[in-house]
Amino acid sequence: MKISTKGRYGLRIMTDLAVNGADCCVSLKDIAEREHLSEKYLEQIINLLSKEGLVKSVRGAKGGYHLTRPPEEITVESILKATEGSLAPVACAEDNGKCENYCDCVTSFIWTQIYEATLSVVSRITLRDLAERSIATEKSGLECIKK
Amino acid sequence: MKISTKGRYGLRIMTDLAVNGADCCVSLKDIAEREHLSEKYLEQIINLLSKEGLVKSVRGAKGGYHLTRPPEEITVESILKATEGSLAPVACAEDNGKCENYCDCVTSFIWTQIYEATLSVVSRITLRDLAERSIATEKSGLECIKK
DNA sequence: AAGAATTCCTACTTTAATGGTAGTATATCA
DNA sequence: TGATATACTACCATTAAAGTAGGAATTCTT
Repeated sequence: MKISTKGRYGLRIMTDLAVNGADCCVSLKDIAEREHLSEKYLEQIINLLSKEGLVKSVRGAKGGYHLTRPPEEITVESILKATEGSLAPVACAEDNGKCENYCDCVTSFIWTQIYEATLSVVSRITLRDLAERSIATEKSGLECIKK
Repeated sequence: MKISTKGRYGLRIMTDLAVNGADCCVSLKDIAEREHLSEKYLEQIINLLSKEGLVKSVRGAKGGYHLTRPPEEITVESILKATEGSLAPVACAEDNGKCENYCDCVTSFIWTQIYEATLSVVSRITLRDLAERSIATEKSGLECIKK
């Protein structure tokens, strides 16, 4: 039941784009430096975001990435779905307990409820919320060791 | 964000004990046969449940395992915690956003909310609910391919 | 036209977790 | 004493996670 680095870094990439992407393009190099993450690894992750249409890439010098929509229209759900895959705790939870390959009939209602509870959290939070927090944290000068 | 077989099988073991453990001991062999799972693998899992005090073992012939408390006093939360470990989506979510090694400050509130939402689901459901469903499903003769 | 910056694409690597299997020792009942 | 169980330890195969590496293609700048 853990969120992987793809999901976590994905949120950081998107937040970075929301905060620093005012004038079009932000390069992965810049993001990697600011976030202290490997540029090459971020490349993989931003590809996932790109495939889902959450970011757009611009090739060549002065190129980079930018959001395709305003931050308030991008939910944490869509970012995590793009990077983590489904947030369902078991595969069949998405089909509301229906299952083809297997079925823990007795437990399916648990997974459905967890899934829905999770969705209700991440569908309410948008990238704008994260961007605002990011700016506020920066201003406060709060130290935060990132990994 | 997936529940592993340990958590899923753990629930099935416990449900089996709740349904079939009226007269003291149920052997792993019986559970493995009924649930179509490997006895040896279940051994590992039931050890986790045993360590947490959810089941008690009786060695030797006619031995086996039994619940230590009535099913209505055993939550799904305690079973999943014993078998899966923490249900927090990231390590720091348990400490309410406090972190020692790392901290995605901007996102910690997301993880906390997911964690709490998940807990509120699994803390409300007890083994009794599962046992009742199991008995009902059996009576209805519903076919369910288990894996 | 050249060179620098940048994404795009493919492949590889390392490490840890998952999902088991196997064998033997130990305890208990009949 | 023998059959039946759990207890304990070790091993193994497969997959996923996390990251690295190198070069091709594209575009801006000079």
